[in-house]
Amino acid sequence: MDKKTFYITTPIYYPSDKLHIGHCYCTVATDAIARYKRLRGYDVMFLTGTDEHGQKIEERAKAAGVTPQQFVDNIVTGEHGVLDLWKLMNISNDRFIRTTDDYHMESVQKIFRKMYEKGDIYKGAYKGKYCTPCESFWTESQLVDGKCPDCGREVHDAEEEAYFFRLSKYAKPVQELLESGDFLEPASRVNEMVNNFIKPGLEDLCVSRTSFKWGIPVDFDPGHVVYVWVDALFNYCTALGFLNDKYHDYDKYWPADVHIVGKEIVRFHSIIWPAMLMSMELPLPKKVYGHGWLVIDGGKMSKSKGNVVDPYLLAEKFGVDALRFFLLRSFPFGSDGNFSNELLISTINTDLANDLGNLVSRTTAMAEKYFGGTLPEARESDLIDNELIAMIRETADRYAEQMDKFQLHLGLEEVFKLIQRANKYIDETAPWVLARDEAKKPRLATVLYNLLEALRVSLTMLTPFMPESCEKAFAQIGADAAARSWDKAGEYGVLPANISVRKGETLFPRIDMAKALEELEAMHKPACPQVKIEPVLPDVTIDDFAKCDMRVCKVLACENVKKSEKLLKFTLDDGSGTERQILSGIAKFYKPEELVGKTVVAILNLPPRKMMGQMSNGMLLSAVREVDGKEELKLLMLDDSVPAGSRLC
RNA sequence: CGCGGGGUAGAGCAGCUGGUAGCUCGUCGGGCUCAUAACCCGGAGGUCGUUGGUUCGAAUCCUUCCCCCGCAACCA
Repeated sequence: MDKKTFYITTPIYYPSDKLHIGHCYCTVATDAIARYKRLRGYDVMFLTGTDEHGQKIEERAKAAGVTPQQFVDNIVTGEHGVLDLWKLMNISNDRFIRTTDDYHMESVQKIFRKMYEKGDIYKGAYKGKYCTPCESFWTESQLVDGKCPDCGREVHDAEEEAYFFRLSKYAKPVQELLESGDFLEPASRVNEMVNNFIKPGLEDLCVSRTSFKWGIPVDFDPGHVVYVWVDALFNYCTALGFLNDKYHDYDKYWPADVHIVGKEIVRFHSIIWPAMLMSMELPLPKKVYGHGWLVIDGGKMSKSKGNVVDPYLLAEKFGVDALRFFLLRSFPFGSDGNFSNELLISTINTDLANDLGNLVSRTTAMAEKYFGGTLPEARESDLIDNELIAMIRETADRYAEQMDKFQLHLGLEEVFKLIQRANKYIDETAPWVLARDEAKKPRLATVLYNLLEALRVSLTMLTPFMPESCEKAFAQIGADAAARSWDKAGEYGVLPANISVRKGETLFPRIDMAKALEELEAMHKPACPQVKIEPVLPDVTIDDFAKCDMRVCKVLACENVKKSEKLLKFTLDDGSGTERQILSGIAKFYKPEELVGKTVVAILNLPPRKMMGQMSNGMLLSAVREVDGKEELKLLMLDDSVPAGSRLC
């Protein structure tokens, strides 16, 4: 009989930058589930990969002076790239797909054509705001102060010929899919999707572009490239050989058992993806699971905040298994988790060093000390053993119940209840007292044997999370391959009575919190911050410059603009006798109250401009630069002795 | 009124199909000495964001308001 199959995927990540701890979290979680399913005897297909097309990568490649292919190759296959990271993190994916792989591109072209021939993809016009110098389309909401978010220049209305997918046609079946059963988990996401996107009405989806070239060409209409959706989402099928000859596992593994995704792309996977599969008349995945995010101090981590966490650094410092364990033990998988170095270290110390590592250590040490490493076969039981033995028998079931629901942290909690119980058992039985009396040797052997059994089943359940450390620990307690199987995880009395143990290296050394934090701090502070200097602009004449009327102004009042993250509203004395109102997007850098009374500089003769419903008559001058990828800004302020109205020249 | 999530001991969280508040860390005290200054036991510490209501009884249900975060823009 064939084994039951289990097909699980991570998202394919966008390699416009190096991956960070968040990508790691998602992939490690998926890996633990895949390993768990293999342990349970499933024939597992675990897929991950990279989504390598699109405008952003085209731009980043251009900025770096390389071709897009060279750019993504470097991030994916280069040193400390995606593949390196997964190798380091001990990710057991069976396959890795890149959307630039030939077979994938071939399949996508066929899929696109098929949907077109069916009438679910049609040619239309994509309307938006166009920035000519940047050659970029933007939506109204993407504009910053009504201007191009990239370069800050004016944009104009424009249309671009594009193909659209009839997403609206599938609104109803998709809603039914979401509202019935457990297709999307956690369930709280269902309301979000239905209320936010389906009920307001699904718009047809733009699935091709002509404004950039870095994508899969639409084979029947040169000039168009396939835009993200068809390209990226169908990776889950093409990687199995759907409409290509590279692989031949589609019939075996599709539909997927679960797509693990981050909460930000739940929408794509729970609405667009099923709709496209319905269009292709293919079976739908059984489940989409949206996990939470790792956040820092309650806010999300991002490049612009400069608070991204580097997985290489942590894995190197604390060990891969410890990092994997921490990520999955500390945070409920469905909700956001507050990442901190303190929590990382205290989790490692408490669970891995004090509880698990120390239990292995003290158990093997006693077996060596009292019996030379090999237990005698004589036994003597006691009532006090019963509770521990019951837990040895029952924990696997409880663990499996949680793991099957992808409640990884709760699965781990069950294991640690057993480990803590075992530590307590040592106190209750006081083996060092038994050891003093030769007649108590059978009793002592029983105690140590029970501890080894508790360790054996614990390690079996921990193996999906910490494969290498468990391997080492199994070796220390003398468990052979047969004793490590899932079948034996719910049984007591599996290890041979005359088991031999060998105390080995310390599995999880205790970490000095203060010292480690200090070292991390030092590593995070680059020696010299990378300041990005913008190139000097083309020459202007003195007359051009003289046209700008820049004046010294006094801040009379300053307040936040409601509903705006960026804007501050200034009431200024510009020396003319009438007050002048100027809005400035610097709320992230200054508090309104700290600016009142300051002497600033503004250019007065710009055309008035409306922002967030308020008029702005001019612009405050600031010194702006990018430091370590993060925007820094200082408002230009003069000595308060300079009177309002003074002209700058 | 855009949508969603959250506000519970010093910190991080659970409880939320209603019945005198739990877990981990920290803290204080005790025990033990096999072990990675680890392990085990006990104590202190909360009017469960705010207002009003339903009920014999609410952290748990309904209501008012406040605060935080996310999404709406392909950053897991």
